[in-house]
Amino acid sequence: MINITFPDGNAREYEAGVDGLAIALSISKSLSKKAVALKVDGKLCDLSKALDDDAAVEIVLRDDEEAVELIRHDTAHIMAQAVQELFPGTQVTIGPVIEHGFYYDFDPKQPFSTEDFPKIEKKMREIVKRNDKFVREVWDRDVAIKYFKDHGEAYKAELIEDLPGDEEISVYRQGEWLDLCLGPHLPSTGKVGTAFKLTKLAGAYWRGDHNNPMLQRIYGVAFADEKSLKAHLFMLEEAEKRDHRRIGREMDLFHFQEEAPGSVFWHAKGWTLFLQLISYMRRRQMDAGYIEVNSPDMMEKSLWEASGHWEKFGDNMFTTQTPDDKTFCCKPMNCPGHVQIFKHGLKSYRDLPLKIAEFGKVHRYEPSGALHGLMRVRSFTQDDAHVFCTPEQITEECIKINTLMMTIYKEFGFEDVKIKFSDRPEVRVGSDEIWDKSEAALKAVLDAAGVEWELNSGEGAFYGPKLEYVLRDAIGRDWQCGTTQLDFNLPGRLGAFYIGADGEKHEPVMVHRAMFGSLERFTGILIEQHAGRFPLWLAPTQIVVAPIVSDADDYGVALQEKCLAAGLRCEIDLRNEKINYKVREHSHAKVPVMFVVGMREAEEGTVSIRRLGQKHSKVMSVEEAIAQMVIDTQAPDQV
RNA sequence: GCCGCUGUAGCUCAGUGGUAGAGCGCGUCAUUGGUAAUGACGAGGUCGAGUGUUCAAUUCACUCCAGCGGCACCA
Repeated sequence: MINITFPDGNAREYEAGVDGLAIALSISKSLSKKAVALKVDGKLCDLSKALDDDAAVEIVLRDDEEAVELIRHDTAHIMAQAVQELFPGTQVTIGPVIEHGFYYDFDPKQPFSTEDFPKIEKKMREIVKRNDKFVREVWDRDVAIKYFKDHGEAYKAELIEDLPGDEEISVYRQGEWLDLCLGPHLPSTGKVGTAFKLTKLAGAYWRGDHNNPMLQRIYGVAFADEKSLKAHLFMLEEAEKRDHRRIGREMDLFHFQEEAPGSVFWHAKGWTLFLQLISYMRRRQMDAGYIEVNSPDMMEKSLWEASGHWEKFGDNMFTTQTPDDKTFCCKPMNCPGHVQIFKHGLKSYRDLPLKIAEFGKVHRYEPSGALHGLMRVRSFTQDDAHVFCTPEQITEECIKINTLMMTIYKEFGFEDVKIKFSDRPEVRVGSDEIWDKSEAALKAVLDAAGVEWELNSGEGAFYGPKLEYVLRDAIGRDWQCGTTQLDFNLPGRLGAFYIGADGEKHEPVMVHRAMFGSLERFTGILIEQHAGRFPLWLAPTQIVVAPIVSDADDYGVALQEKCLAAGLRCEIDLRNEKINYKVREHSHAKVPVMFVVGMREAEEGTVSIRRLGQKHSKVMSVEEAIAQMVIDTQAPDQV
């Protein structure tokens, strides 16, 4: 007999080997009907799992949160079966659960297209209707390999071959079809339901390696019920409305065109926003003791060879041939330039730490498939800086950077910041000894700052380990922005040194850091974060003056001039349109404040203030209104 | 770069083997209207680029370019 404990604290004795269904049935018949899985000592298992030892058991019902994962996993299997029934000869590979759904990678004889989706979905519904039981079987390793090889499933056979020798090989059968799988699953395909939808068709390399063949991946979403599926699809539509590419067009912020793929044409409104970010960061950096410089956009290839960039990234650099046959590279980074500035004139240890900042525009030939609006471009502006310091100063300087970074994100409303620590990559410069030292130094920073972090193994820069700051936006998406990178290599490679207290030459350590990261990307993130409804200090147009009748035009123009004189970004709408129309249009344009003026205001020297999203307006004297706006448009660091 | 899809007016999109259409926007005129659409008229397109098939290509085929969704990449 074994002792089973339930979540409510009660315990019962059962025969060893009892399965979940029997346990559920022993409690009540209705429970056994609703039960779809078990949680044994906190681990999800099939309802049919036989228990041989004492355990804490929880019966999982179909409506429980844990069941959704099973539904998604099952749906992946059902899709794979549907695909193989419809397209014989298609090989299956892997099909995991992901957020909101699942995907499955196939190697088809003929490529699928999204036009096949309705057919596949129909077949999936058929399979659900068949209500085949999911049956777990444990197979001998060699039998399994032979089976999959005999059935033309080379990928599956490869997967089994690569499993550790002592691992149990389990297979799940559903009707005529089966798949290598760890499980667990619901009791039968009928329990899965039909709240699923195939969403995307994509290419994906076998085992994520671009040297391997490319498979076809079908993504789908699945939920416990139709209502949740609909809610999810609605959420996607809402997210699409915040897409920075769409808002950029609607608000006339920027555009892209064929002749400059991956490079932004900033329009006046977008550039206004961009410049606000730079001014803000400039103030913050100056306060933190940085000096600002400007280094050449193009430098000779030899410099990039010396820095090591050419060897690692030469294929991704824009180069240009001069008439006298020299090769210049558009800078993909600012660091070599800053080292040249550091080297100019002898530096003493008393000059350190020296913090050199630049809003440098860098160019990188990113692969065409990587380009994505403002988020991934081929030329972008970094709020880049390099802190040249002694080894002893590293920890303190990095802690200061971390503090500054967090302050800035907070001021932009990002409270949820993740830090990733990336250690040495396979391809790198510098000795292991130096890497040991620099990784330890960065970890010390994390410890000293007392922040949480996660390891990003092997993802460091080729010259040093790094910290990456990942922001989570208003709709839960993650974006990598800031980065701090320790560099014990570049100063030496480029011959930078300082004179120490001992009168000898020493190599400085370099800390690379960017906080916005790419200004272009950060702008994109802000657009999506605010859905274009920027806080007043960032809004490209802060006020639109809208006269109601043309007799109030002169008053409106005078008002606009007063606003401009007060440093407010103010436009006036003198078109021959009704006030309803003007309000509607500027609301759509997401202008935060409208100053509505008619004859009443003109006579009384007042203005009717209408804030975006508010139904009611407020009447104030012109002086009062402008004074209030001047306060309201201050940047967070100026308040 | 790789896989799939897309490219028609400023924007959103319809359409056809016989050189194109809507709504919004834009312009003109009338209207002077008090907080999310006043009306009438009008202008606007080498149908992404090139090659081929055809009497005829925006439509069919191929190549290229760009974009979209992923994968890979991201100093």
